[in-house]
Amino acid sequence: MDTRTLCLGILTRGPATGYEIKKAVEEHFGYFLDVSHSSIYPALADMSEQGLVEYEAVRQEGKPDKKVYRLTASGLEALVEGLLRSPGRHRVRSEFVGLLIFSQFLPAGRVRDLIDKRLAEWRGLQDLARCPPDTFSNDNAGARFSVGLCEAMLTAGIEYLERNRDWLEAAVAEDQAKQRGGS
Amino acid sequence: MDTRTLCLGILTRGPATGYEIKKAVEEHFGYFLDVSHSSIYPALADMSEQGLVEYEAVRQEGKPDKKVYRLTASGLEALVEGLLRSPGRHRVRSEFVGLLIFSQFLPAGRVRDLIDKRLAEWRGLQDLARCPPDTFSNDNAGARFSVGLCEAMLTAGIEYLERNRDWLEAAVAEDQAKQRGGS
DNA sequence: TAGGGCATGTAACCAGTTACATGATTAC
DNA sequence: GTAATCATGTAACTGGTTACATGCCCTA
Repeated sequence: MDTRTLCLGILTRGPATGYEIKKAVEEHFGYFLDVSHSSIYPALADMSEQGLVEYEAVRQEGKPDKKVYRLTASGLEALVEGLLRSPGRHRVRSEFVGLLIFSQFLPAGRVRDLIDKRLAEWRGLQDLARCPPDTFSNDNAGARFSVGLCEAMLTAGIEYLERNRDWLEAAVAEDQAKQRGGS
Repeated sequence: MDTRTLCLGILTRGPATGYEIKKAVEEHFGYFLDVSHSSIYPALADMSEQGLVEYEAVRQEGKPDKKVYRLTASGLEALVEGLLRSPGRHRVRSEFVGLLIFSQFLPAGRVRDLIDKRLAEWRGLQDLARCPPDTFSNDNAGARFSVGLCEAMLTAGIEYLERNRDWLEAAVAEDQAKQRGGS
């Protein structure tokens, strides 16, 4: 889902700054979606020129002006168009798994570290999913459904890692011992 | 995981053509990794020039020469370097979930289609994971572990979709009825 | 006869990532 | 002191995606 459509979608909740849009996406759907701040600001600026969003600049001390964006009628149209264009793909790209597959070429202990890090990240995301903090999920069935999907898949992943890491780490250690002994 | 490292990794199994490398990745780890043929061929050509891989051209009738690539010693080093460089991230980017979140703006029936398509794709991937066809998984603990992780997460996702799609579709239909009625 | 599998390549484009740039405030 | 939060922006890079290009053989 491209940055523009995602921004427009988030703005259907109500006015928000670029910063807030990014936070909203991270907090609610961080496992599935992502917007980096360096793509969000240009996207909002472009869409503002095109009349898809409007903003009100709010003075702040010591900080840049805060630009509170709001969806326009043509912005809503653009959102619908953007959604229609999207084929609805779902892709996982995992260096984590890539590394595991070739774990025999990794230094000792790396597998443990990788799994620890992955568990920590996934548990964090799981916690976010478990306490839906605000209005967004309350009145939005799609958002609730998505958060549930996130939790289900994360839980399965976490449990799998917890239950199976021991034999993996043992097997890798054994392989590496063999390689050292055999060479 | 970048194309080059992935190719080198697959070649540790034994010689293969670009076409076979792509297939191997798709069949075993398609849920987690991806290589498009238009990035694999240039990558192999580059690495061949750099001495990371060697190939033997095999004549074929009616088809382009088949180039059977083999890992060299420096290719193995490059693989290890590549693996060390990788931070082991795991990212999901899902237009599917993006669309569900904003399902209220989707035409009627689109949610059902999206979920059907997603289920079909995930079930296909699940089947692949369930019958590990060849040697790669047999002697490679990391590969077996990864395939198991894939199956666990896919199963959770599939079950969630099956169990919860009804209330989502009902809620979306209701929302849309309200919008039509209220406008 | 249409589609899929085999088999390799090139070229343009573009979206997202990384890094650069600033700066006050608050909490540990 | 140092990191995090708030808050916005620019610019270069670069890797992957899409589309173009070819062509035989087999199956439904």
